Amino acid sequence: MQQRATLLDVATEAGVSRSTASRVLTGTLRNVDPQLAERVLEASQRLGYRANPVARALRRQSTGNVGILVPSIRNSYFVHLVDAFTRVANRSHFGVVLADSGDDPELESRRIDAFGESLVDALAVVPTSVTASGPSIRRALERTRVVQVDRWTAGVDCGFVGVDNEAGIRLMVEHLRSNGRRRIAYIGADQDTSAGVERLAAFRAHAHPGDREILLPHFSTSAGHHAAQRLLADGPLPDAALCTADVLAVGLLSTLQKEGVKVPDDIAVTGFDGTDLLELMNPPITALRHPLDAIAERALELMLGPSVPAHPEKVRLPPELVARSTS
Amino acid sequence: MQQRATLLDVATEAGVSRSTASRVLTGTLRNVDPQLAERVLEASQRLGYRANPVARALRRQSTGNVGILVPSIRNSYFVHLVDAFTRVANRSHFGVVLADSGDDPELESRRIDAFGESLVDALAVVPTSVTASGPSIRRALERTRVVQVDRWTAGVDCGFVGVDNEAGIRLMVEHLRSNGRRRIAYIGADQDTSAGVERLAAFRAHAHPGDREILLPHFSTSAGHHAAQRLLADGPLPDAALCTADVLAVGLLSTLQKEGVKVPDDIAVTGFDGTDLLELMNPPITALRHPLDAIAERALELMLGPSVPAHPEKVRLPPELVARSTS
DNA sequence: CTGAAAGCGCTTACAG
DNA sequence: CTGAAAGCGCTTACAG
Repeated sequence: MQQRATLLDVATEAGVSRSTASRVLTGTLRNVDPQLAERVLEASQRLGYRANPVARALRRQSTGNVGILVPSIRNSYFVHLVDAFTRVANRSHFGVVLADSGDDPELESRRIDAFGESLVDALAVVPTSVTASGPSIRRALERTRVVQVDRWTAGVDCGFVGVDNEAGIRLMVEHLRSNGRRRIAYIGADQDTSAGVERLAAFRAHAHPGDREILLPHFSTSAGHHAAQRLLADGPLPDAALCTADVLAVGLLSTLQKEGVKVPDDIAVTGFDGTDLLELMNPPITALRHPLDAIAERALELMLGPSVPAHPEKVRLPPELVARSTS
Repeated sequence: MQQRATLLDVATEAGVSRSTASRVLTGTLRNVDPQLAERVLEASQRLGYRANPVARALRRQSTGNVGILVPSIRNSYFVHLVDAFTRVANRSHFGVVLADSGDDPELESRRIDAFGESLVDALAVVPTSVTASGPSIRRALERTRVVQVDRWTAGVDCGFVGVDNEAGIRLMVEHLRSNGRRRIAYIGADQDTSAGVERLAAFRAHAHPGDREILLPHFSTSAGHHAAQRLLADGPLPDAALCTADVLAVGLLSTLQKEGVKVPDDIAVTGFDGTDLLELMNPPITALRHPLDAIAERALELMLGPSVPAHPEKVRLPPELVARSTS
C-alpha cells in the first residue's frame, strides 16, 4: 500500500501543467496537442495514476453515485429490485450505494441522513411506513434529489415509481375465481405501508361474501408461517390464500404442508412479487411478475432527469400474472 | 432542494471564525469558550447545517466508509454475510458500501477498481476465483487496505477470515455416517474458489469407497437442480447428498421431491451455510451454522486495525452442526 | 493550444 | 481560547 500518485505527479512526470494533464485525463481532448496528450497518458500509465474521486467530487459537486435504501435485504423482493436498479445504474456509469433500514422508521431516518450527508447525487428509497417515513424523506428532499420506489409516503412531494397494486390484486383475484376458487383468504401485511394499503383496498373492491382477510405485521416468511397457523386454527380452510408477498406465500405454503394440507388440492396459494423463491418450492408458486427493469429505469430517470417538476410524477407499472402449480 | 448551508455560513451566523465553528461542530470541545460553542450550536441548528462529507473526507484523507464486494447478492449466504458485516461496521460508526461482482472475475476486477478509486477506507472482498481474482486484489492492495472474506486467492499477501471448511465437512460426514448413511454423494461447486477446493479436499480425506462426487460450475439453486438430475440419471440413488452450499441443497431437494424421491427416507440432504432458506423447505434442511458475526468482527479488525503485518493473518472460524429433518 | 490561479468545503497545525 | 492561513486533490473559467 504505497502513496498514490497525484495529478501533479503525472503533470510533472510529463512536463506539463496540471491543467493540461487534467484535460487529457478527463478526456476533454479538444484543444490539446496530441504530442503532449501522448506524454501525459504515458506518464499516467507509468505511475498507475487514478484520479482521486473525493477531490473530483468536491470540485465537480457530484459523485457519480446514486443511493438506494430498502427496508430489508433479507426480503428477496428487494434483492431483485436492488439487482435491477444496480444493473440499470451501472449501464449509465453510475455507482450504487445500498443501505438497509431494517424495516424500522427510526433506523431508516438515520440511514437517510447518512445518505443526505453522504456521497450520492440522488437517492431512491423504499419507505418503511406511509406515515412515519414522511419527515425523513422530506428532510432528504431538502438536500438531494429523491425518488420513492415501490412504496410512497403521505404528504411528501416526491416522485414515485412502483408496481400497479390495484391491477396486480385484480389479476390475481380474477385468476383464482376463474379457477373455481370461491372462498379467498387475503393474506396482507405491513398495513402501515402504501403497498399494504393499496393491496387491501384493491382486494376489498373485488371481494365476495365468502372471502376473508388476515393481516400481519410484516412481509416476512415467519409472518407467512403465522398466517398458516391462523388459517388452520380458524375452522374450515378457505380454498385460496392470496398472499401479498412472495415471502408470505413461501412461509405459508411451507407451514401448511408441514401440517399435511395439500396444495393446490385443498387450497390454492399465490405469491405476489416474482422472486426466484417461487420456483424452488414444491409445488412452484403462482405469482405476479413485476417489471423491475422498467421500474428501475423510470426511477433513475426521475432521480437524474433534468428538472424537478413542481408536481413530481407518480408512475405505476402493470405486473403480469405467472401461473404455476399452486393455483 | 435548496442550497446547503456551509461551515462559513454557520461561522458567520454565529459571529466566529470557521476554525472555531469547526472545533465546536467536530466535538473538539476542549479549548472553546462555552459561550461561543453555544452560539455555534444554535446557528448550526438554525441553518440545518451538516458537514459536507466529501470535503471532510478530502481533508481528513478518510471517508468513514468500508466496502464489501460479494460474488452475488442472489446467493442468500452472502446476504447473511453482508447483513452481519453491516451490523458490525455500523456499531463502530462505519458506513458500508456494497457491490456485487456477478460471479465474474472480469466484472469483479472493474468493481474492485471502482472501490479502489472510490470512497472507502478499506475493502472486504469475497473473491470469485482462487486464481483469476489475484491480479485485481493485488492491485487493490496497492491503494487501500483489503481483507479477503470466506474465500482467499492464491499468492496474494492479504489477510483472510472465513469458516473452517475442513471442520465443516468433517462434522457433516461424521453426522451422516453416525446416522447410518453409507453412500454419500458429495455435491460440490465452484472448484475455482478456495471454498470449493478446501471442501472437496476435506471430503476426500474422509471419503469411503461407496461415496461419490458431483461437481458443478456454480453455487446456485439451478446447479442444485442439475445435481439432482445427475443423481436420478446415474442409477441407484446414494443414501446421502452432502451439498456444499444451502442454495445447492435447496435446489437439489426441490428437484428430488418433484421426482417423487422421499427425503430423508430415500436419501438424506444437507446444506452448508445456515441461511434461513433451510427452515422454509419441507422438510427443513440439516446444515451448519457459520459464525458470521465473528467473521465480520475479525474481518473488520483486520481491515481497520492499526498496522499491516508483514504476513497477514489467516483466520478460520469453526462452524456448528444444526441437525434438522433431512438427515 | 497552454498555464497560473481560483475555488469546491472542510480541518488542523501554527501563531498569537 | 481564537483566527488567519495552508492545504487535501482535483477541475475549469480566464488570460495569454
